[in-house]
Amino acid sequence: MEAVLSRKEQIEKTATALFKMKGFSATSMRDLANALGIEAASIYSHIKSKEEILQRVCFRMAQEFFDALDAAESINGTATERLQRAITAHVQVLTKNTAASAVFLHEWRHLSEPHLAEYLSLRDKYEGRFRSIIRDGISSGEFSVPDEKFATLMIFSGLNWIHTWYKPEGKMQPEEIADNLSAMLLTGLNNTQRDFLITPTHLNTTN
Amino acid sequence: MEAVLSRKEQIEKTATALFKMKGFSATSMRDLANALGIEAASIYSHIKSKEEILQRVCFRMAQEFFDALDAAESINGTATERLQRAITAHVQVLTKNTAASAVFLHEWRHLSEPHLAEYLSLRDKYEGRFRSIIRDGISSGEFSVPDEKFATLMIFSGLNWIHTWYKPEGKMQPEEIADNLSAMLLTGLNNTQRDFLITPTHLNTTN
DNA sequence: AATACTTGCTAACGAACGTTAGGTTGCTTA
DNA sequence: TAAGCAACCTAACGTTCGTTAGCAAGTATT
Repeated sequence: MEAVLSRKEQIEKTATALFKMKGFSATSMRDLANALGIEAASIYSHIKSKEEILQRVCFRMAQEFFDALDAAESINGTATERLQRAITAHVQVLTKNTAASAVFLHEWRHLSEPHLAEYLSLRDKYEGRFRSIIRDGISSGEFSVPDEKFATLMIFSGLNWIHTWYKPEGKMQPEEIADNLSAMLLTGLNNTQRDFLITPTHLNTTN
Repeated sequence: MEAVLSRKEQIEKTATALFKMKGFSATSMRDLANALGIEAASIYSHIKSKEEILQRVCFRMAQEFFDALDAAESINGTATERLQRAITAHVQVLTKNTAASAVFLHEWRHLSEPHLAEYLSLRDKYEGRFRSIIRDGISSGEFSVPDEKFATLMIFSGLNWIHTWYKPEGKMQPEEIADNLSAMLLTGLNNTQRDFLITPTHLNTTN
């Protein structure tokens, strides 16, 4: 079950951890080399440049988020159900790759063109899919929000803050996080009436 | 009305904008000097080090957030009302200093000890004040959340995501943002019953 | 008129940066 | 057994980094 990592993958994994901890710019190739127990120059046997690592992490994570969203949206249902599944999918990806997610969310600005533009375009598309669900929910009368754009931003704020506090060894598991998040986004602090929410069991698309 | 900035303040303001745009580490003193139209060495007639700028920005913003929260909490009321006022106060500070807020929220990790520890301690205290309000709301029956800590994190996620999209020239004004944020946090996407919320007019503590 | 303060300059420091060139070792494959 | 390849090395490249030293001009204060 334990995946055997190629040297290149080991480098990426270690770099990702450092990028998360210190930031891309503040992480030197010598820092990375030191963490790997080799010399800085040796890294270039495996990668073309420092930025290539960042690119690979960012676009791999983008792919993962899209794949998870695709799977979540392949199941029809009410806007509420679809939003819950989308949230769960996002949280799953995020919590399964905490370091890579942090890099994806915070270090993308150090991408150079044309990768930066491509990244931003992907972000827009992804956000748009969520916005679509919100729009459907408003149309159907399930949701009632003062501003559709604002609602989407709120959802992403909640989703993308998770990595700042989530610890795999903590008591809160990904599924629980997703459920709480859905509950809070859909009903807020006040509402005790959450019976209309689908239960975690129904959310499982696979076993 | 237009405040006259000392040279030191001009440097800080310019540095803050650059730190937000490129990040602390990726901003060089020569970048900063160039933006100011002077030589890098000249900056040191006004400041002791690059990090001193970051320290001043971070701790000045911390002070502003605390002052605003103090004012908001000086008025008694239900937990709902107090939370709304605290949110409004936070949004006001955030939107009035977008660049400094971004630096405060994202670049603090480049502080060296002992400033880093002090910063984190202040953050904890600030978060604790919000958590207190949530706790009161749960006790009084106003709020019903699965997890108090989680609810606080949700609030801060919403609050601290604003700077990534807020534009002063945009159509959404700080007060409107605060109202929408309170509404979404308190009632979520679903609830149309928001009559229990105090209206913006009641939120004004000064004129 | 003398003093002090503000603001800026040129020149340069040692350190760290990302990266390249060229070579060596040891394992795997034909 | 030879060839190929993955992995890593030392040495060094040109550049940029934050910062210091020493000095000069302008402005405000005494």
